[in-house]
Amino acid sequence: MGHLVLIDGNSIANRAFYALPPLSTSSGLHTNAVLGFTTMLLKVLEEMKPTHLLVAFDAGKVVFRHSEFTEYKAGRAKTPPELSEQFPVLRELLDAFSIHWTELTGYEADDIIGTLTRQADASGLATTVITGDKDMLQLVSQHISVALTRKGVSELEMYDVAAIQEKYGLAPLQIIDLKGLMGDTSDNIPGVPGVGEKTAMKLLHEYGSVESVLENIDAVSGKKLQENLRNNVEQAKMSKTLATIFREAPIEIETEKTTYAGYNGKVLVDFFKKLEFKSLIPKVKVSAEDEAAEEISGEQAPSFTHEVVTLENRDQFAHLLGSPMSFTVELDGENYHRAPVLGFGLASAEKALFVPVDVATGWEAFSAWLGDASMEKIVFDGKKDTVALAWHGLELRGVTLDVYLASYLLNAAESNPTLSDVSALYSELRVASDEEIYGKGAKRALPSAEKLGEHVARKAAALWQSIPAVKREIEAHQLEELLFTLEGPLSLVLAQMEHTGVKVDGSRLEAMGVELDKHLEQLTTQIHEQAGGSFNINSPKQLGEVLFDKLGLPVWKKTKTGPSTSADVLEKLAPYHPIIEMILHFRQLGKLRSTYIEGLLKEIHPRTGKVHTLFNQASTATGRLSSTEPNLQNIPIRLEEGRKIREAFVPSESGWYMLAADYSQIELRVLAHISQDANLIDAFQKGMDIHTRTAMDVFGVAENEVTSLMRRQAKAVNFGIVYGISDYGLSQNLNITRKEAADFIERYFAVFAGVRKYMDDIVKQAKQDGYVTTLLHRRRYLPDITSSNFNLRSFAERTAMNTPIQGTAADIIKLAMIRMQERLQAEGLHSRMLLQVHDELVFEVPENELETMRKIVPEVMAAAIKLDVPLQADVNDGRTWYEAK
DNA sequence: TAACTCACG
DNA sequence: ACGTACGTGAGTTAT
Repeated sequence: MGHLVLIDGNSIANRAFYALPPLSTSSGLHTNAVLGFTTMLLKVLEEMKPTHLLVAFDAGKVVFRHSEFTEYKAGRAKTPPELSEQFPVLRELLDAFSIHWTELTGYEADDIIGTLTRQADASGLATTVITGDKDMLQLVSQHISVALTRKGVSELEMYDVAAIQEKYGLAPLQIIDLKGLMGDTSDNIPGVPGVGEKTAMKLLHEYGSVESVLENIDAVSGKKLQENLRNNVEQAKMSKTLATIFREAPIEIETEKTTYAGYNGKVLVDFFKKLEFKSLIPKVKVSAEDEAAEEISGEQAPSFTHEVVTLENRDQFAHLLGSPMSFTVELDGENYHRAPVLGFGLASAEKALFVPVDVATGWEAFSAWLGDASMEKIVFDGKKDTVALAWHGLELRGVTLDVYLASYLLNAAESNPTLSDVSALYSELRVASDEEIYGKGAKRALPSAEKLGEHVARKAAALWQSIPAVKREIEAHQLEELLFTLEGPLSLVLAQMEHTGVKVDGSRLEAMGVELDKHLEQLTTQIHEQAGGSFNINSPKQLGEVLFDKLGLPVWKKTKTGPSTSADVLEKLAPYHPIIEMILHFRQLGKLRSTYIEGLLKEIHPRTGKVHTLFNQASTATGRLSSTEPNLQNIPIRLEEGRKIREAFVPSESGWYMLAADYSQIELRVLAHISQDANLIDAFQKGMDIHTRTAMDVFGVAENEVTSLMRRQAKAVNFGIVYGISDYGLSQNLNITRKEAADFIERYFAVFAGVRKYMDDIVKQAKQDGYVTTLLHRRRYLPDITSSNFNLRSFAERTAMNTPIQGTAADIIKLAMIRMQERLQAEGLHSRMLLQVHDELVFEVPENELETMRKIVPEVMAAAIKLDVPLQADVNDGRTWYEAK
C-alpha cells in the first residue's frame, strides 16, 4: 500500500516566509520562503517516504467564495513583494525535486486538497495533508491525517481522528462548526459576536453542531449569549459555509499522476547552488544512477580518485609536480602562525595527490617545485599557505590565482569563504567542511590517515575543478584587475607583514598591568562604598540594579534585556551621582587590563617576542582589512591612559625606529572625487582644514570667526555625511535636538549640493542594480534596498551611501601598500612594513633609512592613485609606536 | 551562544 | 509613523 502526501503550497510558503529571517542570494533574490519549503520537503521525503506526492497552489486572485461573501479574507494583508517573487522559484524548486504540483483557476489550495482527499478516502489510500492551516483538520478521517506546522515549518504535528478528539474533544467535521461559531479573523469569517474558542467548544460539546445550537437557543445558558446567537443566526450559518472546505472541485487527478519516484540528486544540487543553499547540498542524496543519468545527458560526472605519496614512492611522483596545478596546505588549527602542517594537496586534470608532511620534509623536488615561480599554482588563501610555509623556511612562488580572494570579490557578503563553500558553488566535486572531518570544540580530533588524505586531495581536486567557473565569473564582473593587480599582490605583502610581526615589550606591559591592578582595586572599593555594598561592576545586570533600583537614577535608554549602562548613557547620569565617574573610569581601566594588557601578553610569541596578527583579507563587506589574534587595528589612542599601551610596541632591532604615516581625511577626499562637488573639491585643492571650512560654509562665518564648538559640530556633520546621514544619528552624536540636526544637514546640503546629488543618485542606482561599487569596481550587493521594511531599507540606503566611500579608501591604501613594498624592494631598503590601520601604515626603520622613509612613505601613499583632489599623508616617527605621533 | 560594552578607523 | 549613524574584533557575563 502506498502513501499519498498532499502539500498546501501557499500555506507552507507563507509560514516559511514569516518564520525565517530575511535571506537572499548575492544577486538580491529573496529566498527564505523557498529555503523553509525546501527543508520541510527534505524532511517529509526522509520521514514519510511518500509514494505519491502533490503540491497545490492558489491560482490567481479570484476565489469563488468571493461571490458569496465579498469581505472574505478582506482583512488579510497584501502579499509583500519579497514573498510573491518567491512563488515562481518555488515552482522551479518542485520541478527540480520532480514533484508534481497543480493550481486551478478560481480555487484555493484547500479546495484542491479537499477534493483530492475525498477521492483518496474513497480509494482507501493512506493520505497525509501538510499545511499550516488548522481549518484543514476537518479533512481528517480514517485514512486521512493532517500534519500541522509548528514553530517554523519543518516541525510537524500529526493529527488523526483520535488526536483531534483528544485535543478538542470534537470529531473532525465539527472543526467546521467550531469556526462557524467562533469565526476567524485571519480569513475574515465573522462567526457569532461574543463567542470565542471556549464558548464555541462548550456549545458543541452540548449540541454537536451549529444547526443544533441554533435550534436550541432557548436552552442555551447565558442571557447575553442567547441574544447574540438569536441576532446572528444567518451569520453563523454563513460562517459555517465559509469555513467548509469545498470538496467537489472540477478536477480530475488520477492517483497515478501523483506518483513520486524520487529526485535526481544532481539536478537538485545544481538548483541549490543557483539559490546558494550551501548548507542543504550535503543533505541531498546523489545516487550512482543520478550521476549516470547526467552522463547520458552529456555532462561530465565528477570522478574522484587520489593517491597518497609516501617516503618510499615519492621519487616516482617527482615528475608529476608540474604546472599548472592546484595546491593546498592542510593545517591542524585555525591560526597558521602556530598550527602544525599536516600535509599538502595537489591536483590537476589527471590526478589528485596527498603529500603528508613527513613525506614532504626533505623532499627536494617538492620544495624546488614550491619555490619555482614558473610552476603555476592555483591556491585557496595563498597568504595562509605562504605564511605557514615561511614558518618552516619554505618559499611559495608562482601563485597565479587565489580562489579564496576571487570568491570574496564575487560576493563580499560571504565573508571568510571556505573551500567547501566555494567548491559547492563552482565545482562538481563535493568537499566536506573541516568541521565534519575534524569535529569541533572539545570533540576536535585528527581523522585517520586515510580519511585525512582523501579530504586534502579532494580539496585540491575541487579547487582545480572550480578554476574555469571562477575565472568566468571574475571576467563577467570585471574584477580581473582588482583580483590580479590588487588583492593578489596585496596578499603577499600582508603575508610578509604577518610573518615579520611586531615586537612587543612584555615587561613594559606587565609593569603597566601592576599599576592598573592597584588603581582598579581602589576604584572597586570606592564604587562599592558608594553603592553601599559589594557587587560585580562588570555585570551590566548587577550594575543596572545598583544604579536604577538602589540609587534610583533615571533610565535613559533601554536594551533588549534591561536599562542600558553604556558609556554615553553614564555620561548623561554623571551629574546625578559621584559613583558614575568612578564606574566610567573603572570600565576604561578594566578594558585596558583585560584586552590590552592580559590579552596582548597572551599573544606574544614565546620565541620571537612578537605578536603576529592575522590580517583577514576576505571578511569585510566594504573591502577593508580586519585584524585578529590579536586585533592590532584597535590599539587605544584617543585617551592618554590607553595611548600609553603603544609604548610597548617597539622595533624588533636595536637602534631602529617606529614610523607611522596616515592619510589626512581620505574618506572626505574620496567623497569630493566621486561626488564631484565643486565646493568640496575647492576646499581640498586650497589645502584647507576641512572641518573649519565646513563650519565657515554651514554657519556662514569667516575663517577667524569659527569657534571650537562650530568646528566640532561641523566635524560631526562631516562624519555623518560619510556614514549616510540621518538627523536622528547626528542629534544623538551632538546631543542636540533632531530638529537642530535636520537644520544643520539642510544647511550643509545647501552649500555642498553636489554631495546631496551623489547621495540621491547612489541610492537610486543601488535600487536599480541591486549593488554599489567602489572606484576599482569592488562590488557590494544590497538586497534590502527594495525591502518594504522601513528599517531594512533605510539601513541599505545608508550602506549604499557609505560603501563606495569607505570601500574606495580601502582600495587606495591597498594600492599604496603594494607600491610601498615594491619601492622598498627597488631601493634595497631594510625598513619593514608592519601594520595597516585603515588609513595608516606602520613601519620599523633602521636609523640610516629614517630620512628616506620620512620622504618616500607619504609620497608613495599620496601617489597611489590620481583623484580630482590631492591626497595627503602625514608621517611621524619615534622609538616606540607611542612616540610616532 | 547571545547580549552588552568598548577599543579602533 | 517607522528608529539609526558606517565598518570592524575581543572580553565579560548571563543564558
